[in-house]
Amino acid sequence: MTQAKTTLKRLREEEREARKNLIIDAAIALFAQRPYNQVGMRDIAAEAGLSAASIYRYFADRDDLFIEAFIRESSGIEAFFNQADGEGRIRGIEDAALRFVEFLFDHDAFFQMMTYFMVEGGIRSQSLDRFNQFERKLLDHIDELFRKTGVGENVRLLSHAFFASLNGLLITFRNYPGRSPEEVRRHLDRLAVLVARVYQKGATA
Amino acid sequence: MTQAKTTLKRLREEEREARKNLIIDAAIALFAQRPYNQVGMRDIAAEAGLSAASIYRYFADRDDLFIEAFIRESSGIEAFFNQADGEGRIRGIEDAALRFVEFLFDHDAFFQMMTYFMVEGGIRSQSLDRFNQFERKLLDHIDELFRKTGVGENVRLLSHAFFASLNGLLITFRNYPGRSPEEVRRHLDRLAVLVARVYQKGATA
DNA sequence: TGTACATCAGTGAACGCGCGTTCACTGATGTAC
DNA sequence: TGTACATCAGTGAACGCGCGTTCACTGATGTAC
Repeated sequence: MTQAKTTLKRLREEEREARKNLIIDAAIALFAQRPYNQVGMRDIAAEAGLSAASIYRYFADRDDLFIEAFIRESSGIEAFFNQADGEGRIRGIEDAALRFVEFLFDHDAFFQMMTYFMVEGGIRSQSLDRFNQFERKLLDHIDELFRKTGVGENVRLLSHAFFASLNGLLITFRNYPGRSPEEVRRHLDRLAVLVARVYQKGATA
Repeated sequence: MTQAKTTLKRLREEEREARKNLIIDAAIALFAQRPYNQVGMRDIAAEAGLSAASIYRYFADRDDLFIEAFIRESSGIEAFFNQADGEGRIRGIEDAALRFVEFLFDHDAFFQMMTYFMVEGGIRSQSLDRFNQFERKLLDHIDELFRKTGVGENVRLLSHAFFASLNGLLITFRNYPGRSPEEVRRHLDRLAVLVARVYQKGATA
C-alpha cells in the first residue's frame, strides 16, 4: 500500500518533470529563431500550448527558466562531444573546430545564451557558475588536443585563444547580411578549418 | 545684410550641431558603462542635462540617435588607425592586433554597438550599410598587413578569420568574472599577441 | 524705439504598449471514511 | 458505493512598471514695420 503510494507519487513527479521539459523545449525552440531578449513568457507559453501563468507553476521566474534551458543545452553539447570523442571522431584540432562551429551553428539557442552570458553583465551567480563549469570543461578538452599535437608551453593560454577564435567566427559571420544559411555554414566551415590549421602550424613551432 | 543673415543662420546650425553632439556624447558615455539595451532615453537625457523630450528635437527616434553615435565612434576608430598607420606605429600583425584589442577595450561603447549589430538581426539598413563599410575597410587593412608579411593565397579569408579571432577575444574575456579591469586588459594583451604570432607563423608557411 | 508676430529650444505630464508576474477561480483527480 | 474534502494543474484577467514617444505649453530670441 505504502509501496503503491510512493510509486504514484513518483509517477506524478515524473509527469511534472516531463511538463517542465516541454516548456524548456518550447523556450529553446524559440531561442533558435529569435534573439534571446525577444522571446517573452507569452511566446514560450503559446509555443508550449499553455497559458503564461502556467509556466509559473514550474519555474520561479523567467531567469529560472532560462537557467534550466541553458543547463540542458550545455549538457547536450557535452554529451555530443563526449560521444564524438569516444567514437574517435575527433582526431585533431581541425575536427574539433569543425564540430564545435557546426554544433553552435545548429544549436542557435545555446549560442544565443552563451553570448548573452559573455556579453551581458550582472548574471545570476547560479547560472554563471554553470557557465564557467561548462567553459572550463571545454578548455580542458582543448588543452588535451593541443598537448597531443605537441604544444609544450602555455597550453591553457593557447586554448583560451583558440576557443575565443571559434566564438569569434560565429559572432562575426553567423548573421552575415545577404547570405543564405547554407552559404553561411559553408563559410563558417572554411573558416573553422583555416583557424584550426593556423593554430596547428602556428603553435607547434 | 543677406551676408549677415546667412552667417547667423550658419551659426545657429552649428550651435544645433553642437547640441546634437552633446547628446551623442552622453549616449556614448553611458554605453561605455552599461550594456546597450540598458541605456534608455531618460538616462541619456539626464546625462546630457536635458529632458527626454528634448532629444526628439534633434533625433527622429532612438534608432536614429544610435546610428549617429555609431557613425561617430566608427569614424573615431578609423581616424585612430589611419593616424597610427601614418606614423608607422603599426609595423606588423602583432601591433595591429594589440592596437585593435586595446581600442575596443577602451571604447566599450563602440564594442557594444558592434556586437549588437553582429548578434542582433533586423537592423536598419542605413546603419547596417555603415557597419559593413566600416568592416570592409578594416578587412582591407588586414589584407594589406598579411600581404606585407608574405601570404599569397586567399588573403581575404585569412583576414576574416583574424578579425573574427580578435573579436572573439573581446567577447569571450572582456567580462571575465572575478577579474579586475587591469587583469582583463593584461590577459587580452597576452592573447592578442599570441593570436597575432599564431597567425603570423601559421599562415606564412 | 516700440510693438506685434514668428521661430524654436526646452519641458513636465501623459499616452500607449509590452511584458513579467500575480490573483482569484475552475475543474479534474486522488484520499479518507 | 457514496460523500466530503484535499491537492493541484491550468487559466483569463488584471496589476505594476518601464520605456519610447507625443502633446500642449512656456519663454527667450529674432524679425518686420
